[in-house]
Amino acid sequence: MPAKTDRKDLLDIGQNCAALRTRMAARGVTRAYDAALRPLGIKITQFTLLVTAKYEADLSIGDMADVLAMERSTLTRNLKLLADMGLIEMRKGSAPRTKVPVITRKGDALLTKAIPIWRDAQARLTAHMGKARWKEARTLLTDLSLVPG
Amino acid sequence: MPAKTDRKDLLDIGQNCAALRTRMAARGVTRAYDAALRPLGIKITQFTLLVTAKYEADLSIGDMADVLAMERSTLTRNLKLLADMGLIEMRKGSAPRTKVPVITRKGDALLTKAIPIWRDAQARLTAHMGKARWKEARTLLTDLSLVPG
DNA sequence: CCTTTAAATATGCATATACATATTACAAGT
DNA sequence: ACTTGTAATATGTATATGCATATTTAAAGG
Repeated sequence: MPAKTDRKDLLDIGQNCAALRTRMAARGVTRAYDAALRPLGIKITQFTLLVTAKYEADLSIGDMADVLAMERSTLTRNLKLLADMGLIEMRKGSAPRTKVPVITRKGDALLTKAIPIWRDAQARLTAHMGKARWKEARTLLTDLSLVPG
Repeated sequence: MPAKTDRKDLLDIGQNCAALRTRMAARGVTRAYDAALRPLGIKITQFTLLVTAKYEADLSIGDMADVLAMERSTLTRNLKLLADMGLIEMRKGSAPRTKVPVITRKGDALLTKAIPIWRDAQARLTAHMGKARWKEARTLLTDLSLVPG
């Protein structure tokens, strides 16, 4: 008989699809952190880019994209927004042809204000999950981000 | 002394930020499923909407948005794309003012082709994670999607 | 030095996402 | 029936994301 769509399949997908479940989690978590940061005028994605730029010196766009499991072109545009806001500056990297985001004084000042807010949001999340379960989730999320494509 | 940004904080954020980690996972997993479905011309997000529409009859946009932990306005637009492709039809729901997505014959035919592809992608992911760990991840992801905002 | 080539980044196009606000559609009250 | 209020959906604006392709930049080879 032909492979017609079965209700059991549909239920299986709705309950178990890794992409659906992971994206649902990302939506929920992102909304929580974005709401917390809204008074500062940045989103959690931008916050993490600022943090990465400040933590790692001479990290090119391409290498940063690898670290963040993000497409280079996506990162290029996201960094451009931060540059337009004056929070980072794009400089030439030491490796040939590379560009490197460098946090500005304005970006640094914003980061100083943002970190306590991030800490609160993160604390609320770990309280919601339970510390041990969040730790386990962290490990599993890392594995999920490395799924072969 | 003033609360200057500390390298320890930056490291903490890069390694533990739930939003960063969850979004990284969503990016990686989404890329894998999108790549698998590309020959059919749909993305994993659209696939899950088709499945939901087929599984639940008379589910309004608003209720569907709740089920998927998605903003109503986001869902409205995503459904419009599917309607433009002829994969669903928007009909009046039984509840006042509601609209309900209904899968078309064309959408159903596509779904029949897409389900085996989904199954393969899902199998590759569970193989990568390990069955038991994926099961645990599933539970934790559900909790993450319900984090209070 | 000049040309070629390859690596790195940028751009065109498209979907996904969310908040704020506008519109629409219907129920309830008069 | 008419008006009004409210619930549901749609729209304006903005960021995030990725693939395919174009552009740029500098190393390598002549």
